[in-house]
Amino acid sequence: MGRSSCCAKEGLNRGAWTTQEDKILTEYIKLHGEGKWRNLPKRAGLRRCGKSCRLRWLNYLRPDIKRGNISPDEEELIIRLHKLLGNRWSLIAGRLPGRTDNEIKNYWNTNLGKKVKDLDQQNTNNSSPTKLSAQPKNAKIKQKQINPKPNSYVVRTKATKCSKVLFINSPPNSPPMHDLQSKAEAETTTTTKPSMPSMLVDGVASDSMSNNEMECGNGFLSFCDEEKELSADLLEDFNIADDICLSELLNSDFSNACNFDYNDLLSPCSDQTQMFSDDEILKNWTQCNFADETNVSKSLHYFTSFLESSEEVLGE
DNA sequence: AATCCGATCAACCGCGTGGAC
DNA sequence: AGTCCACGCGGTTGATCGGAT
Repeated sequence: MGRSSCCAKEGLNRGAWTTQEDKILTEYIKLHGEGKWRNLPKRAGLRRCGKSCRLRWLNYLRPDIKRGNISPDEEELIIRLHKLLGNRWSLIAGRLPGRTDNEIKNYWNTNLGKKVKDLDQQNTNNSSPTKLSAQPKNAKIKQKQINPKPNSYVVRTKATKCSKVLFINSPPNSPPMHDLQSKAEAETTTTTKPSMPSMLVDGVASDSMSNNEMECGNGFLSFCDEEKELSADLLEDFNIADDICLSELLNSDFSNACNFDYNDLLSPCSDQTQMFSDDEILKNWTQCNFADETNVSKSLHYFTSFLESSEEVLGE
């Protein structure tokens, strides 16, 4: 069986979109919403492939798109996330408000990739890394800013499709987390994420704390309702158990990092964290299991340590 | 002024995944 | 279980622009 083409290519417009086409697409989506991309062009009266319409909307026409002017903060965040996630542009984009995967991918390929490569080169040649926020010789940060929306919300693209997520609220005297996980694994008809680590289950609702808090080191991570919702959302971001360790933290909006006090997390074992290299920390992060809260706490330390240690490199 | 060339980024393309039938 | 469909992802392409010669 051959894969059918997404649409008949004859008679379709290709290449750059005209303002008229943009207007038609925007109006149509305003009226009918996103989705059903294959049929959209016909119904909207566009001579475009459905894929093309989707891409045009997601990467250009959406009202919450922020364009150009990638800030040094965003740049550093992209570098960090890329270090953790690799070329998973949609995941990275999901952590940057108003940025698209395409934009970040392009920005990486034209600016950051070279910059990071140069930095690595310098690090191997001598031990005096340059400041990452310095602009590369050829970097031409375009000043155009179409539709700047400083308060735009995080665009959360999905890495995988997942229509059903089991979200367990632990009852009083709930069994150990690994039991819950086993149960979840058994109930594959109700969840598409059977390997969901128990930290997420316990992190949302635990006896010893309010539903909006998760123990972490000597403090608590607070979750507002929206963040709890995002915790569910993050399950869609990663489909392997290892990734979920990261996703819990990555799901927080790093652009608003001021809302997240890393010092609270680091204080209990700040000495210990200096014992790990970036690779070790990341390895621990990706290999840890979350059978109990101790590991949850540890994992947070690993991750924050990783960020901190990266910060040291970046800041020098 | 004309041409070349590298940088940028919107758009395209192929493929993987999950759901429906 | 197999097939088809819709969607989303990441890699690549190509049009355009601007600086250098």
